[in-house]
Amino acid sequence: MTLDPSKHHDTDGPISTADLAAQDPSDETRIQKLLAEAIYEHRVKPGTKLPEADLCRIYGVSRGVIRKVLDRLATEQLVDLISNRGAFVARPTVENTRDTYSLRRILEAGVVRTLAKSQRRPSLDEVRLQVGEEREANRVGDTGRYIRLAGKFHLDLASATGNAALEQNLKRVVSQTSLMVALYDVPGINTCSVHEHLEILDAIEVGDYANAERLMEDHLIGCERQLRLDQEEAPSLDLAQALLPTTTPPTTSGAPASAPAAAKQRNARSRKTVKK
Amino acid sequence: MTLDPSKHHDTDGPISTADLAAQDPSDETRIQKLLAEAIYEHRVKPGTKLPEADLCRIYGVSRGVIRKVLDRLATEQLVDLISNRGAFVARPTVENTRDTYSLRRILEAGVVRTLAKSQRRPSLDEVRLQVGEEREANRVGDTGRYIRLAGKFHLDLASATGNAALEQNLKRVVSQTSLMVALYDVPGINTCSVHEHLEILDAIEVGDYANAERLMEDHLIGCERQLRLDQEEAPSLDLAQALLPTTTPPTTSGAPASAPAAAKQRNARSRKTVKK
DNA sequence: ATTTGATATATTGTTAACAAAATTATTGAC
DNA sequence: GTCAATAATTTTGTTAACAATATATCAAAT
Repeated sequence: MTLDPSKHHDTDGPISTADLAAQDPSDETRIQKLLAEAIYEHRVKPGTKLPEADLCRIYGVSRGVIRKVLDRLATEQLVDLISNRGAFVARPTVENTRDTYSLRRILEAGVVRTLAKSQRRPSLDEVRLQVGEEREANRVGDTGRYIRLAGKFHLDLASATGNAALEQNLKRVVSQTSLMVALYDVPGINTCSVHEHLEILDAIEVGDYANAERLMEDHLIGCERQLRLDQEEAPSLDLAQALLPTTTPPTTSGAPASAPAAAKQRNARSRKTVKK
Repeated sequence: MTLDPSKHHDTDGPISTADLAAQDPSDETRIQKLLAEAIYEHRVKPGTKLPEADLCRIYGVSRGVIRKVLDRLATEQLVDLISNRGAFVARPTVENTRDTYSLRRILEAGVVRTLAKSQRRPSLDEVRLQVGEEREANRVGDTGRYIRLAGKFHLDLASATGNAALEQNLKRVVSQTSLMVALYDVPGINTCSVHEHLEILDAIEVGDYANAERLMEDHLIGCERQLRLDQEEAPSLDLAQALLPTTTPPTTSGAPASAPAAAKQRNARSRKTVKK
């Protein structure tokens, strides 16, 4: 249940933060990873309820660890945690999606610039091979594999910088954008064109980092453009928002909740119960 | 205990992620904030143990919420969580510190560039006033207030971009670097020179973003330079590491992939006792 | 048929007790 | 006195029961 005591550490005294990062084949970490992957690889749709009991059965662990995992995924914004109602696969707003893509561009531009500054040129042969697999997965239609590889390309570049903090942060953001793709993409279009990955790789290996940075930004802008973020936030803007005096403009700032018309009436019903 | 039921939500159906951000005057969130502040404002030294029972008494809540808070702060890397030993104020490694500063430069350069792109120029008068307070706090020697204001300057700029995701990420990184200052700074020197904040502000308000970006980077490099990251890792590098044959170089580089588990402590000390 | 109120069920949130591990204290030997 | 072994205490980790809330079911009325 807890940590694996099989490997000695043999150190003592104050422990540095880095020691902690490497560890943890713990249940919680393992399940967190599994569930996170299921979410950003589009195996569960945004909005899907994730009942504790089900997860307990599926992963064969107690409610305690499921609970902790859900809490962590909520801070990663892969899960929406609603009081007394439970956990749901997150449904990021359009605004949040735009912001996150913008953040991602900043981080990935930073990756390229960091690579430019670093002395030793990292070997990117492995990465190049993986881009091949990526194309294949995309062609065959293996969505999960494709998403994983497409994401891995960006993370491998981050890894090549040798900056673990940068890599970790980008990983979170890539997970988030992967989820956003599930929410907002147009079924027909292929995301993250593989060819652009190759161009970026070429520019880096040639040492033309300025161009690589530009290509990377364009690539990410292209990815974002493939989503339909212009249409209205959600099919269902709820009544209260429409009927109440607008304290704040009801537009973007509020980031109104979206909702498939289905579960709509709940509130009106249960809350309204007043007299006998 | 849970969420504050005083505010109606009045929305319905699947709830978007953004809805969650606004809420939560919950115990957990409140205490997480308090404890995080205590850490990055240097009111508790890195390495300090944080026993659950004490925190329960201090904040007047049950172990459950303290436990959740500690887990969250651990993912923020403000706390080191060691199996069966408890929670400690984190002691980031030198390598992690360098990486985090590098990440911070990337993010803050991104902030300036985002401001450059944005149409409406944000009013930074408030920020300018706060820089005054900042100088005052620094002069008087109110460390907590100074750290808070110095951090706030950077976060206010991020806030001015209107990109919440960017702001949130930078906030985490600023907290981390604040903790790192507590670990590695030289007592005498003033961190984060106030004057440089003013220069950055000037450049932005004049619209000279290229210069602002350069000033920002220099400023952050300067902050990092004030730390003593060249000296050995820690006053307390434990004996085992020093005496045992070095499988991996014992210096900073060891950080990656390193120690499998924190839980290992056990072995060296208590288990040394061998046969009867 | 749809809506409303009332009841029953199921799910989440919290607490408290217990188990496991580490820390501290004590004792005894040299 | 120092060191080591053992016992006692404290602290953390986990489970299980209970309380609070939301969801689903069903009957009655319009």
